Amino acid sequence: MVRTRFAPSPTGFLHIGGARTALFSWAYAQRHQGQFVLRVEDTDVERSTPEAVQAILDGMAWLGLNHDEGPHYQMQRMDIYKQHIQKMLEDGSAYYCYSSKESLDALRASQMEQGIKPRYDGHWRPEAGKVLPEVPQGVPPVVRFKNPQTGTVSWDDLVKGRIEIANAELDDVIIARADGTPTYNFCVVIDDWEMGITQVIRGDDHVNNTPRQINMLHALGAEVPQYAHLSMILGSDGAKLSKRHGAVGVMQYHEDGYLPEAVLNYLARLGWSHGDAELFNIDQFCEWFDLDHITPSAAQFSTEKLNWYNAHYIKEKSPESLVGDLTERLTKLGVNLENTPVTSDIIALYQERVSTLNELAEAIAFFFQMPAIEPALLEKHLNEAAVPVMKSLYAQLEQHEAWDKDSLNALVSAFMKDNGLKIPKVFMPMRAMLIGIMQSPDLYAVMALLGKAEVLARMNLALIKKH
RNA sequence: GUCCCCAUCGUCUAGAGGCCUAGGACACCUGGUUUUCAUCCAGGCAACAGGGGUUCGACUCCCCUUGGGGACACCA
Repeated sequence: MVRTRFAPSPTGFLHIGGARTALFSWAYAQRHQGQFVLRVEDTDVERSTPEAVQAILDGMAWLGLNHDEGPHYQMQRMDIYKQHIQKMLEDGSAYYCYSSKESLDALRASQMEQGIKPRYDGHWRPEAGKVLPEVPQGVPPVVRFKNPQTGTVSWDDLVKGRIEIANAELDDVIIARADGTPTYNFCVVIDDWEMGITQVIRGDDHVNNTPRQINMLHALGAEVPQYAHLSMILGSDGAKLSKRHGAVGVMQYHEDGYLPEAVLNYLARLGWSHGDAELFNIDQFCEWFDLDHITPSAAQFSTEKLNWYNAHYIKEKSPESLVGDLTERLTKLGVNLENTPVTSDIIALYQERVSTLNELAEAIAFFFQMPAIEPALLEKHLNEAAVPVMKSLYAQLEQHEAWDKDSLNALVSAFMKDNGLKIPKVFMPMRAMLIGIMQSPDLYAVMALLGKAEVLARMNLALIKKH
């Protein structure tokens, strides 16, 4: 049974890289009829917050990445870790180290200065025939894993291929702090083992932790899972994404008017491919997904392409299904919808013209409230020549009973013909008066949806201002 | 500094020795459709980092160089 997991640490929101890791992990489980486990790695008490846990849960729920098991919280599994540490202490695969943090820092600094890789010097590491220093009084020790010193650790990474690292490169990692709490590298090992994880799909930044983890698994007599290390996502400028540089939570995409299906499709194509396929839904993705077609190199995030996906999925939506969302967004924009509700007809008129739902909300706002019209714009299009024409058209519209697109078309067309007017002479001033923007969908449809009273009122307002 | 990883159009990528005069997508440009804009349609621009090998043949395999990234915490 395939079991994958997503193991975020709740120190911030679920960012785009984390979301992709979760997506791939989740999809792998789906593809193989396996299970997807969610595990919250909250052992860093200083930085973990319940808000962050919630943000991660929200983000995953929004994307529809549902877990089959969990969330497990590492802080609630302390007893398990401590038992294992005790056992390792007893069988000699771990030992107490009394070196102070200060002396360790000093050691690291001097090693860096000498140009060698900083690592623990094995001061307290027990060895056959070695006499350990005298245990200092009142110093609570940390526990270190006794890593093998010779040979190499290797594994066949599912995305990067074979990776080998010499044990000589590894030092004895701390698995329990002085206060007795276990550290990340140890918890991961125990959890992946005890939770029966078969494929560990995680970020690139863990490649260097993998050999230590494999060594610990061996010491524990546990089976080693398969590993797949995903390369990271870079900002659109090629630089690393960080809090102060472009990294935002996935929920921010919701805020900004992106559809989860667009984010999902985009993320799926970032570093993974299925021939020339660009547009596919989540079910299709789960059917196709495999680890063989993941690019081992880092990928740059592109808002342009995300926008393209989003525009596509917005077009695909039924207008009805967008009514609720747009109502919320318009309300947030401060648009009063009490008198005129958002309708699917209005949405339909604009949904293929935007790339985000926020743009859609902004675009249709003029249906519900009088837009602010640039005086200069009105001046330009409702000029000396246009005023009498519009007054005359106003009179005709006032008499017009039917107020649908086709009859308006018939009326205005006849009006233009009778007066020998070219289309722009009528349309441009109308746009200026009604919406204050010179580009719009079919003007007759706009007029029909605006309603007779509103059209006349706006024309009137503009014409009065004129004189 | 040490170790690990990576390297095809501006960007995301296809490519598992001959199918490659290197394909698709985004962006960009041109044309068409359109009352305007957008959509849509048609077309175009644009890449195998460099140098050595291996081979009849290399984008594909090996080595080096260069460039980029990551890891080196009592963080995860």
